[in-house]
Amino acid sequence: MEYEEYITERQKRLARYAKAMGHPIRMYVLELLSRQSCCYSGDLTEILPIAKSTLSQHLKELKEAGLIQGEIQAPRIKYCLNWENWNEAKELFKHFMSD
Amino acid sequence: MEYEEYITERQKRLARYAKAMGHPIRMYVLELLSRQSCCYSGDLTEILPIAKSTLSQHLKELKEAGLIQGEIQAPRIKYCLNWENWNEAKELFKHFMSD
DNA sequence: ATATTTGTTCGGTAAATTACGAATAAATTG
DNA sequence: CAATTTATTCGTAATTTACCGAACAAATAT
Repeated sequence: MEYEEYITERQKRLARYAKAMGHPIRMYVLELLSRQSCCYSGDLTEILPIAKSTLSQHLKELKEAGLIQGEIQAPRIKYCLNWENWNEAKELFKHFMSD
Repeated sequence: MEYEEYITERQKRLARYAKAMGHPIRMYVLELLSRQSCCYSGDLTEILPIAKSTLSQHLKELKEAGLIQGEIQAPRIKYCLNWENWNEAKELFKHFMSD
């Protein structure tokens, strides 16, 4: 799965971010965080009709893609956007879709 | 997999488009098409180090997501962006990421 | 010290994705 | 009509994703 010479780093990063956004639940979470700056996963399990373990997996995906981050505020975890990467993603998408 | 009441139609559409963009090969194709308006899959198989059947599958995904369309120009097929949906996607992403 | 709260990780299953080569389809060229 | 060109579809295998409930970990509250 190495297209090193054909596909740019930009394209790979865009694909990575897009993949992370490619699920309704994850879009929901991202949109929430972009509006209200942070939330606890408990807030989400109360709203969304999925098992908490499933939500945890989705949050993990978003974390691994770099789009969100969790700050421990025991016994809970406060989730926020990772602004650095979020802004990079914004920039990449903006540029990509502005042609 | 029905989150009807929690997740907006916008979010679902965004997720659908994002999912289609979530692979380096597909990003490459989209970027190419957004630059040069159209191409033949033969052009792509010459460049990209993947089997033509694999490419065909990726093109099918993009088609099913509504992002591209193919016009038969026998014996080849000319691929272009589906501008209507492409513009919708642009609009959705722009709005989503502008918060 | 024990119970409670909050979330992650584990184990498992079903479905989707990615990839390839071979077979097929459809039109054109010789 | 046969051979060639072009791209899709089929058959198959490996990997990843999505989902759940149960078990676990970590801190707080009783």
